[in-house]
Amino acid sequence: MNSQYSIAVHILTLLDSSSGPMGSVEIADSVGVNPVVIRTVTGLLRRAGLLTTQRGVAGAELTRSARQISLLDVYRAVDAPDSVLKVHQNPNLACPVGAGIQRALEDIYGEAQAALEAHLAEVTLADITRAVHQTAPQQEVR
Amino acid sequence: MNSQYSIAVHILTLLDSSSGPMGSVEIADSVGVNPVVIRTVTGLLRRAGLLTTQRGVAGAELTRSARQISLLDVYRAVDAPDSVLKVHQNPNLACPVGAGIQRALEDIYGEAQAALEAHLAEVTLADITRAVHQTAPQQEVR
DNA sequence: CCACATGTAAGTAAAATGATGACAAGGCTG
DNA sequence: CAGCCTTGTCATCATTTTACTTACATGTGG
Repeated sequence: MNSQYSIAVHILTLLDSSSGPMGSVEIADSVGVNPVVIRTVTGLLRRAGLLTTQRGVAGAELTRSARQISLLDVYRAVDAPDSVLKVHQNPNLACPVGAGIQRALEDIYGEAQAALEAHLAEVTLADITRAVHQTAPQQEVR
Repeated sequence: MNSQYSIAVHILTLLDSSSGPMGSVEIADSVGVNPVVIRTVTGLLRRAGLLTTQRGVAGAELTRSARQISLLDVYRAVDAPDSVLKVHQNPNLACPVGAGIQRALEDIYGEAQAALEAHLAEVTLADITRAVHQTAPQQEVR
């Protein structure tokens, strides 16, 4: 799943905007996907220590302030690729270029990925919540 | 096609390393894909002004020095996404968060993409060629 | 014990990706 | 000019990825 990341941010923003814990069905209604998808993503976020959920009891809750959760934390929590840029697979190793291109690309892609992640590290969930409620008229969820 | 970008860099590096023009079959042998794929990508690169090819006559050639071709030029030339991070599609507009999340994410993703592209802009094809031939023992292609 | 919530596996549909065959269009050479 | 080779492009097909959904085991609380 690739929009998992956006869904994860949506979920966390929702919890940050909410006055209390929210169940997967309720969250699913806002995100616009099946509750199973929500439970899958909250599972990843729970394992990353960003929120708590408990089997049998309704509701997910943030484990810490939205100011202390960066978008990079979220990126690392979900099944996001190590590098968004992909190296091609079958270069001819008998050719000098084919033999060296993968390593060269991996290096550059790694640097580019670091630049992208560095920006995500600068943005917090609180920034997102603010931006979201600035666009839409203020109104607490629930 | 998503590995198009890596294939494009491979092709250009090959031309930079070569002593003369190379045909699609020859290039395909180094890249490890069908010649049709090569011709598709060279078509994109030609339209972007990075190389020249001519129907009927074998061989592709760079239009300018490898030092004057950045990896961002290549990125823009191929069918690469405007943003590598994707926003989810069906948020509930009746929910405050659902209504504002897409715009908020687009803004952040745009900034992150800019950071990634800024790095690609700093790397030239000449840098790649150097790195490639540093890994593998020096040896001119052809 | 029963209603309800989460966690997770399994299955299916739809879309993206990759690979390849076919052929028209155009140049080159004998 | 005639045959041969090369590029440009379209169409098809297999594979993989993504998305969506059903089903059900596991656990909580009244």
